[in-house]
Amino acid sequence: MAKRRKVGNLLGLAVLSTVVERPMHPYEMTSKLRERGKEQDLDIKIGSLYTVVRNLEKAGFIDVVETDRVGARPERTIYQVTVAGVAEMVDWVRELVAEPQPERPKFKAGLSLAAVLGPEQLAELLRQRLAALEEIGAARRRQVDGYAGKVPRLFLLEDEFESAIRDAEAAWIRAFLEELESGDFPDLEMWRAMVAQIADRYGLPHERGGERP
Amino acid sequence: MAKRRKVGNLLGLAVLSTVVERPMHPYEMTSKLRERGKEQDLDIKIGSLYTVVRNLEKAGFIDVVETDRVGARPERTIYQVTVAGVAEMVDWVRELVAEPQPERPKFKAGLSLAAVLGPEQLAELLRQRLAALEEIGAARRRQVDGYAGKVPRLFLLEDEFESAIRDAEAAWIRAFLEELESGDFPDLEMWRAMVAQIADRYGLPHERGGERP
DNA sequence: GGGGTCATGTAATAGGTTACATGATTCT
DNA sequence: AGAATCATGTAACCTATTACATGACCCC
Repeated sequence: MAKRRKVGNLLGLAVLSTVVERPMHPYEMTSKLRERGKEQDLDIKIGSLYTVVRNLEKAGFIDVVETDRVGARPERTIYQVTVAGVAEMVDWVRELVAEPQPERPKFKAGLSLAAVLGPEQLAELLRQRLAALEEIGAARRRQVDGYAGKVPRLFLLEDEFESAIRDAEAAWIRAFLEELESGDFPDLEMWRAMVAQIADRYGLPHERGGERP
Repeated sequence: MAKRRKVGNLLGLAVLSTVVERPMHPYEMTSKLRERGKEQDLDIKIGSLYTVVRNLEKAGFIDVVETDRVGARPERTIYQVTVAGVAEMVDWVRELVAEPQPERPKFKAGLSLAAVLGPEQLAELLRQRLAALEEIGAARRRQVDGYAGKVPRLFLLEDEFESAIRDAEAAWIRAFLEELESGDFPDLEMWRAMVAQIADRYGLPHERGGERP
């Protein structure tokens, strides 16, 4: 079970990971995270950053080294990570890696209610999803190729993993589509009857394909 | 892009899916959802249900048919789905199925910061995760075997999908572990040096394996 | 001179979960 | 007799995001 942490927001972990390199001010943390594409992995809302930083300080995971000011710009507060902060970071990452968490992807929710769509409509939507997945995959590959050689693989593990999962999802959809399209899927009649009943009761059109309203 | 809905909580969708069968009162919705294992797919907090039901009513997706009372028990309000409610439900499911959403599994976050753990420690934690995944998979299989034959496959799609993804995750981890253990993974020296530097700077023990504190 | 980006922070809001409050009925 | 489950609902709370507010500096 994931333990309750003094600072629960994953953005807090991201902050710790930047400041462990060397002390820096909040804005620089954002830039570092953005530059490394972490704003996509975790998702960074700049507005939240200052709140999270304050929370980390309150929890004793970071503290103020100094404040400096360049010209008449706003004063910048430089934070460094504390020993407790490093320990928290390591412990947190260990937990994230070692303990599978029950994830609830939206797609799973969709599938669990897919029965309300007829088989033909579902098939059409799955084809759309497949196309979208392939596009996302291609875009990601282009991006990764961009920093191939420059960034060590060590820092691209999440991408490798995500691609593997995306491929598995696509493969599952393809296999399922084949079943649907060939008519091998069981209980198709029962399924169609169910959908038709709902459609009748609420005066909806009986859809054959996946036409959008 | 996922559209903003009047009732955004997925529990709202679950409620619509029960009430589309026939009118019922909130407590019965919970039982139905639980009985079908939907409390795990989506995750139901009974406390939230009454709020969500009220929101659905305010949005015009369900309305009150009647209230009845058995003995001196609390009065039960029976809700039915409206035509707008059915339309909303179908539209929502369509979206969930057709549009891939950027998901942020915890494991991905862990991987994206895994560099702060050394290769040996990471390997050990991944072995732990693998074991946990296998156990979860086995438990799920036992459960699904339980209602094999009784429940049509149509209502087990989420499980099939989830299993496929879990297997893919396990496969990826195994492949990565092999690389780590055989020493084929690139930049191992750089990696170890990085970790050692942090350990030195903050007076942490240099870990070789994945020993827990 | 104007747009971008550097740089910080607060207050309001939204969203959902938890805790609390209540009590009847049914099963063991 | 006591536990479990039926059955509802409200209020407090927590947490995170958004909107707002401010202004300097730099490049074209």
